Amino acid sequence: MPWKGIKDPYRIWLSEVILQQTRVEQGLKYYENFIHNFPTVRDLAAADEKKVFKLWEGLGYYSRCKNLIHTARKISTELNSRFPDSYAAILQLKGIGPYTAAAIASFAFNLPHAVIDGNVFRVLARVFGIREAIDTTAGKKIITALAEQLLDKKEPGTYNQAIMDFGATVCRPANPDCADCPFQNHCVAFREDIVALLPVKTKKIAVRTRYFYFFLPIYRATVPVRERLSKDIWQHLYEFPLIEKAAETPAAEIIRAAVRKGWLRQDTLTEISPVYTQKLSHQLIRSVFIACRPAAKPAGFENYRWEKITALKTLPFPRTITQHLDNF
DNA sequence: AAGACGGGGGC
DNA sequence: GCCCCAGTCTT
Repeated sequence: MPWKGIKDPYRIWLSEVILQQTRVEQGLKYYENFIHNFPTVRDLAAADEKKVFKLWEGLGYYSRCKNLIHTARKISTELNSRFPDSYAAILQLKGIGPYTAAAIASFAFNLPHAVIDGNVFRVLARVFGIREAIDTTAGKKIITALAEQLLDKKEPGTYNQAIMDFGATVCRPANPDCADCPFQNHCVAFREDIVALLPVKTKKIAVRTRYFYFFLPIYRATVPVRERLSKDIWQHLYEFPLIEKAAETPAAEIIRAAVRKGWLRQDTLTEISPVYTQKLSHQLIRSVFIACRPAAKPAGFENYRWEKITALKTLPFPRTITQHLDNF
């Protein structure tokens, strides 16, 4: 990993934020791309917000991107581009929680703070045979206490890196490599043959299905777009005029609704795309794209701006939209 | 304490 | 189809 051994807190911060709830293989390209475009926190702070979101496009959890920009600007303007060098000060920054603060503090400043991430939860739950669910307050307290007690205070960065590497490569979520594990003789879960049962998690999320019908009226090689600003998924990404339904709805009915909005004339020829499904952790999005080529500019798009189709590639869109644009 | 928030990959 | 991922923020 390109950030390994790096001491630059900016690079550590950037890599850790990118890797929040994200696999290394997925985040790697984004990290390299960001460093290439923004070598320093000053460059990131000075960047156009749309450009930053475009680089983040497809990575998900877009509030990370918003907070990244916010914190870069704060460091650049209020802290003279110097990254805070205490755990408490780092933790104050937007988008940085206990995990990322401990990672930056230990990797960049050799401060004795234990990282507690998914790997650490899993490794400690197994080695110490913690049967308490780790997604409860009680379970988290047990793991946190263990992690802080086990931390090598002399080399916290090395220790933190090691336990996470160990969790990622040996003590994996599925099919852990217990046969070659150096902790085999010390692992409660291995001894009691409950490795596959740990860690215990209780909560499960309900997935709701949403039905999106996007309109792509193409007029003089432009289409209406707008930034998603409501408190919903894909905040700060762009979208086309959208009609959302609570259930699957025939295209004819959607088009009638669009006609009532002034989005198109009833006699306009339309092209209906197949259904694109996008599975989020908590929602299932089923999207249909309805394209048409109106003879005159439709009126009912007050909240949208007409963007050249060739310029769409500079705007950040949700995955499901970029997938359709790729086929379009 | 519980939800909201993306997207991809393994099995 | 379900689970997990180098989590954080809001309610």
